[in-house]
Amino acid sequence: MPVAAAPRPPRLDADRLGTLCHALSDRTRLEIVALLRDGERCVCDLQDALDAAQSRLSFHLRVLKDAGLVSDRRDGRWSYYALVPDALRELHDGAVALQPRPLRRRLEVLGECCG
Amino acid sequence: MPVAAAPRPPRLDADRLGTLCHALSDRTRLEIVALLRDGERCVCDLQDALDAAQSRLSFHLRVLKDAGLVSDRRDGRWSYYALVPDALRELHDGAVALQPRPLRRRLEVLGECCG
DNA sequence: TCAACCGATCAACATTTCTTGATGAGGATG
DNA sequence: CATCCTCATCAAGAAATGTTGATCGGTTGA
Repeated sequence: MPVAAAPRPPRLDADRLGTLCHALSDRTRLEIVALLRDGERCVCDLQDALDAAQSRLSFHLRVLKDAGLVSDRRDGRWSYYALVPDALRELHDGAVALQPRPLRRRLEVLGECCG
Repeated sequence: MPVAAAPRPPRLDADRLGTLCHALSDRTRLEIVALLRDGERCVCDLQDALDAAQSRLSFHLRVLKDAGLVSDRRDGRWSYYALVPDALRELHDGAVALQPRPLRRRLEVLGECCG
């Protein structure tokens, strides 16, 4: 069985990065992600924090979820949303891949040792 | 006069990152950026590479330019577009800032020494 | 000067995206 | 059971976005 660490993902997946960027292209969704950096939150918490109507939040959470950026978990009558670390890693890798050639090398080397 | 290196940009500018992500949320624009990683290109080169109508390309180049991601330079009848490294740096910083807390620390430390 | 070329811009249209308010499902609580 | 709470989903409308084809300005070369 393979034992070595999985290799880094391929250079640039435009479709995937496009999906991620689209999900993050909205102010409200970006704020949701920012809030979730500290850990999972239920919808009503987000509602308070963002002062947003419930159906509006639900809409944006769905976009984030469809993009794979967040996951949800039901507990009783609450839904808890949390970031999906792998997706944010993909975003970071994408950002590195988009750098102009000379810059890219430096960031890649960094990522390999401790990303 | 200040001599020390400029400090890193603030934690997270949602508006700015939203603008960048929006500009990169389209497949065509992502491909344009990918092509420009190797250096500047005139519109007709991009047109050939992407097999896209001229006005369509012009539209997307404008979005990228408005977002500050590319710059243009006229030379005779050609317009050359190029990436704006600072903007891509902003994108990278934004991607770091969006990471969940535990991951973020690691990437930040990396970026400080050699970004 | 004339014709060819490069590229920006415009109008029109189709599509997508976002917001709002209403409805309903499912779990808690009395 | 009756009620309240949390949340997803839906329909409708408004707004933003992307595509196409046409036009036009500026540049080059015959």
